[in-house]
Amino acid sequence: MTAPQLRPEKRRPAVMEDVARLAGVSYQTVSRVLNDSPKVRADTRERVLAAIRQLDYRPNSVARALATGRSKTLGVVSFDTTLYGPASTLLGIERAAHDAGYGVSVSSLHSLNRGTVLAAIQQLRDQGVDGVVVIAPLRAGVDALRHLRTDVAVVAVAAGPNESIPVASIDQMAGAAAATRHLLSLGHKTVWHLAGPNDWKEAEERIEGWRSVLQAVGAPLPALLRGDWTARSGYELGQNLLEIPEVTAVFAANDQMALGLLRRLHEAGREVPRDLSIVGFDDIPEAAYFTPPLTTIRQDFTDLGRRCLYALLARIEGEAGPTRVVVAPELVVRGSTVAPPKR
Amino acid sequence: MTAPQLRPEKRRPAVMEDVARLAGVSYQTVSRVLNDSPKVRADTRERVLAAIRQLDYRPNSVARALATGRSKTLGVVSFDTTLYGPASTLLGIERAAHDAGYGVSVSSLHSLNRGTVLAAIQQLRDQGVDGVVVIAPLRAGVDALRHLRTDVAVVAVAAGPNESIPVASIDQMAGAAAATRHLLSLGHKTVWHLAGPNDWKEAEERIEGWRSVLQAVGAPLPALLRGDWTARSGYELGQNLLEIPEVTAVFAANDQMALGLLRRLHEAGREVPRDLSIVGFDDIPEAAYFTPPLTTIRQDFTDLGRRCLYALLARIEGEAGPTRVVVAPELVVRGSTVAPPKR
DNA sequence: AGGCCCAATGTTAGCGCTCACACTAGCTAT
DNA sequence: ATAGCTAGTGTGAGCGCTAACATTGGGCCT
Repeated sequence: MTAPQLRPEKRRPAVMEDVARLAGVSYQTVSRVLNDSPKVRADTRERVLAAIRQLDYRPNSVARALATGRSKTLGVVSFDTTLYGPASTLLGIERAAHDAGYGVSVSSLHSLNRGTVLAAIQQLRDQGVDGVVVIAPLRAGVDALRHLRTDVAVVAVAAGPNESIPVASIDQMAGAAAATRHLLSLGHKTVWHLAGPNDWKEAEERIEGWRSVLQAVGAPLPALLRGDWTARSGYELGQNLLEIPEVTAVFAANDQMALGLLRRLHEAGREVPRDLSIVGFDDIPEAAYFTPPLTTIRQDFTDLGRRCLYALLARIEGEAGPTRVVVAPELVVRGSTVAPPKR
Repeated sequence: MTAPQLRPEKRRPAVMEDVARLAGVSYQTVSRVLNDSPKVRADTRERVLAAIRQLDYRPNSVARALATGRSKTLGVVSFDTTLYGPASTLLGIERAAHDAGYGVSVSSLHSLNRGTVLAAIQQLRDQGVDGVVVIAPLRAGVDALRHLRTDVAVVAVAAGPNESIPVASIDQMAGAAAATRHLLSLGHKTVWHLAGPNDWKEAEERIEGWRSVLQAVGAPLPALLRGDWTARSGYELGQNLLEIPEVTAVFAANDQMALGLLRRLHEAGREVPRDLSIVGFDDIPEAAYFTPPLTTIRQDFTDLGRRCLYALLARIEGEAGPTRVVVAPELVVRGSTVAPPKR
């Protein structure tokens, strides 16, 4: 009674049964072709593929997920994806996941604590993801993972070591050490540090890297100045530094704080790098265009995302996989660092 | 034979059948409770809820999606989520979606053209999403949507008008006009413009807003300087501006280009705002800490995300919903703009 | 008291796919 | 020739849920 469908794609989307009928096989054979089972004769496979093309058939991944228990989807729990670091990490993970044939569901937290992290993981799990990456730069986020008792595979990124799940991160200590060593090698007697907030794992590790280098070479260890990643805090702490005449080199825990500091110094008539050398951290795209261009530490988030994804996929497959992934950062020297002024 | 399960959550996750058995009802009744159907007696409902709690039962959304054809999941196609604008838009959409009870799958494009956009939409659709938001700031992305023939609901964001699908965006012309008017009102004779790349819709609209204001007041219309959003391009175009002594006011199409310009001017010994006033666009978090703090146009991405989501949800429900959502931006005056120098 | 209705529940049939197995040829080995 | 293989295919069942219909048992009308 119904007219023959001239444009099959306009009707109810084709299902396996339709393909099977057109190709003159059973739907199981279609399924075999789709999952490239070796047990299909070459010409049968061709016939099925032709039918698939003709009907513009696309497998229903929801049905497949229900039948197999695998959704080919990964979850990412993240926090403030407006910041350069988290945004880049998310992008890196997402790219790697797509390349591996996985879709990505994200869940951005307003605040990072045990409850929100666990709830987000649970929610993603309920949504059917095969595994979850948690971008947990705050200590609270890492702690939450300790109490994780779920059947879903989880890896953490940018978090401190954790005994129960794999962790991928960029080597913050190495980066901070490189920044500090760079300044010392230019001839500075010591290096001051604008730190990030103390509940951020990365802030603490940058402090540790900075401190360990100073201690190793026997340089005096100045009191650290505690900021909160914002340019504002760098600006305000700049005031403190201005009151200490012997400061010649500063390592800021991120580029934004370095920017705030730059501005404060400029307002006070102090010239960078002539009077003071500054190193940042992150290498945000703007850093090369600060006044002066900022020497900083570049992190390869693409690599981080990819490698953390491999760890997760291994877990999903039931293999052990790496438990600890560390990506090395890189010092980028620009115009904000020179030898200290002669006195 | 098997030991009684002391900790039910350690065993195979409970399904509706288990809950039904424990509550002494059929699984259909459990389903009714879950979908709060009114046709369940209060005490039955209580019994079911108790069983759900006791077994830590969580509905399997994949199975539900298969049965209903609805996955309560949305897709977002985006492009370079490392940029402040797209990242913020994505975050806004994601928050709004979660508040509405939807999960979000993202697909980040390497490049934006007809093929990639359509492929990404198709892929999300195959993944079972109920609707898709396309963040399509490039003209190529918008064009792709014109050829969209799919059964999935789609809205575009940050794109130009489109006859077939709803579009949400921030009113770029209004923002650019506000920036230009602000400079003129300070007494500048005219305003120069560092534009964004010409394949970006937003860049073109900002040009249009700038041009229309100049024309409306009869101010001379300077040749526009074409950049590419990067601080580098702002820096390079700064060279051109330096060669034109009569320039007193510049409207940069984004904050990064303004930053590059700031640096170039500073190198040349020109002081902002004394010699030259500058307005940016976006209000990135760093803008308040440039040297000097940047007058700019703030965009409310959270609002944008929410409203574009409502448009999408309406479409999914089969209602018409808004076809055009426009969010007004806001001028933020800081230290980079003052009256022109007396000559 | 008989019929009727409605509220509350149960039953049946899928959603579109994959898994485990059963079957049919056409071979080889004995 | 007969059993025994294997490559290729088909059949049944079921993943966990919802939608539509079927059933039950009061309460109310006349």
